[in-house]
Amino acid sequence: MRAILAHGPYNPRPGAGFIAPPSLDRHRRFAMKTHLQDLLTAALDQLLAGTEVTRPAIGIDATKDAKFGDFQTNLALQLAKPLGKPPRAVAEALVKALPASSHVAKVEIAGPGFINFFLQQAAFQTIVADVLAQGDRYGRDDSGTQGRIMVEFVSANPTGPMHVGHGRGAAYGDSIAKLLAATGWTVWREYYINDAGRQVDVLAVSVWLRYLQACGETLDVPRRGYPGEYIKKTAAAVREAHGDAFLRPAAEVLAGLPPDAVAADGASDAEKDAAKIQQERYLDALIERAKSLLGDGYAAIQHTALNDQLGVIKKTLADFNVGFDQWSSEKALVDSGFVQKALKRLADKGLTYEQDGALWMRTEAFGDEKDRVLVKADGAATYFCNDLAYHVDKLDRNWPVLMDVWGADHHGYIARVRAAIEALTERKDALNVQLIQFVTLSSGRMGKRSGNFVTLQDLIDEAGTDATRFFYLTRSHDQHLEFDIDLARSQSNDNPVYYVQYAHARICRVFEQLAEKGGRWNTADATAALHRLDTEHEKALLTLMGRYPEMLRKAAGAYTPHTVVFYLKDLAEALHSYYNVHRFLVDDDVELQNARLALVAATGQVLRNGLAILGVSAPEKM
RNA sequence: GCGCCUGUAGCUCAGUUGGAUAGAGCAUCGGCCUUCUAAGCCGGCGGUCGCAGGUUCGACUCCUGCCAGGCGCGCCA
Repeated sequence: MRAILAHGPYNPRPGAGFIAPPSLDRHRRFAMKTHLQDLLTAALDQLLAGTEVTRPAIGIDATKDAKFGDFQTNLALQLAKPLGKPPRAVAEALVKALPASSHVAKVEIAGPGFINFFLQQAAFQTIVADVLAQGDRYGRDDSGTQGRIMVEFVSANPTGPMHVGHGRGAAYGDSIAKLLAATGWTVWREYYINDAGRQVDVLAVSVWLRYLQACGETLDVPRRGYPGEYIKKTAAAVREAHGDAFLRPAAEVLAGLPPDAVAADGASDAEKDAAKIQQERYLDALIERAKSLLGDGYAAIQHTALNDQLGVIKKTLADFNVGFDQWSSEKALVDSGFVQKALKRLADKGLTYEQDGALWMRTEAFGDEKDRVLVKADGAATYFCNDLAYHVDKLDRNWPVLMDVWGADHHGYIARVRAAIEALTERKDALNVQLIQFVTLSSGRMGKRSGNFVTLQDLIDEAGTDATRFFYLTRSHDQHLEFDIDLARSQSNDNPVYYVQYAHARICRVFEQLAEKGGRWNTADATAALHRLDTEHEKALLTLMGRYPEMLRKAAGAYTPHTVVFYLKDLAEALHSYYNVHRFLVDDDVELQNARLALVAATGQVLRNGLAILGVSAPEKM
């Protein structure tokens, strides 16, 4: 469940599982932007006085190209129609009405009527002082004023190790949680352990049969069971803990069971389906047999198996630098009676009914395609039923916004969960689902039941956490990702993470060199020297650093950590270019050296801050 | 069949929520290390933004239709 599967290519967008991004207005905008807005507001008031035209929202954007200045506005284009004048004429009038400002070096009208602002370099130089003063907090909003949000992610089934698809959800979830926490949200991260239901029985039986094999019994593992090698390890763990206590003769285990059918090679689809059904029946019979033969021992095997699998998952996540505030157990939720309570709440509202021996919920009344089963005719709760209760539990714990990070194959599942939440809370927008698109491997298919897949652990061990995380986060999460395993494993210099890390390492090396030469540097002197930063390369760095806070908010608002990745690549590029053209350690001009050291120190800080959002380290040496 | 999504350089992907001449990495071609790490820098080549209409000052972006591909449509999880 919740798995990010990794089959064929697939690229749907979040669609229904998408709520409006949090408002950006409550955040402090880049100060220069505010300043320009003030200027334009004054100009507009003058221009529009005596007309019927109301003042439009003033949009100011960073320019795409330095030749267009630093900021641009399309106000004149928007006002051309209501004012009945050509855009360029409006622009000229606007510029004429602009109050004077010591920060603005030049204003130009360009193209169809854009107004471009060229700022004084001094306006940018102060960014360095800001960054150095704020350090790790630069760009962050730790106020928590956006609200409380719970992010549930990974939630991989404890029936096997995580594969590369889960890795994507883990990297995304961890990063979006960090991003939200850095932009004014109070964040709680949770992993939902699906330790109830039939799949856990399948796990127990799969382990038991491997255990029997290890004890010397001759019998095959079920075709629809979990076949992976990891099951053998778990079986060994059971044997370690319990010895031969669960040994039963193969003949006794298999006596009277239906056949574990297999479809012939050229079988039709119908024949294959029939075989599949028979295999499932066989598995069910085997589960019943295990329970009756083992008694309490069955639960012991299951318990050990679950712990073993969960332990593997926890180790992988720890290695992957992913942490949770809470691991919530589905079984515990059921055992506590909370699921029953949730069902009663639904029943009290008249939202459930019985039909064909099953208990249904009226999800269709809340926008779902059809009603859904909560309790099956055999008395077992559906996955949806327990999950519904879990979501109610989250809301009850005072987390009014719930983000769920799911694999894209869960698209059709969103409507019913949202329906359930709306039915119980009358809140339509509490659930924010982010669907993570499939991961395809450059070679081979994967899946737990095939027993043949690349685990996330393998990937981390070979490519490293930094490279793996960066690779995942380089693609937009709502875009299908082709994972080039060979590239990731090769640790070649092509890996984009090195480009960014290298920029940081280079900066650190400069300060090492400074120390080796017996040079000194301090923030006060450096800040006083900032007026010496006047080259194009320096301007580029200053501009980019100034955009960092805004970029973070944009990334958080769109739930796109990859925005941070692309920003960091740009920042690293600006640093590398600068590094190749100018020297920072200039002995014969201490003031210039101070200014440049301040600039690269600030750049290093922003690189660190950004990489921290991604959960990627910023090495001092490479 | 119905619903949702995707289509951008040879490959892998961005594209600031409608802005100016559509960008980056890889690949390929050519330059740059006696100087803070060449895991780097600078430049060249490379495009009918799937196709056709529409909306407007302006469209990769919004709307409609079509083509191609994917996912979902269980008393599975």
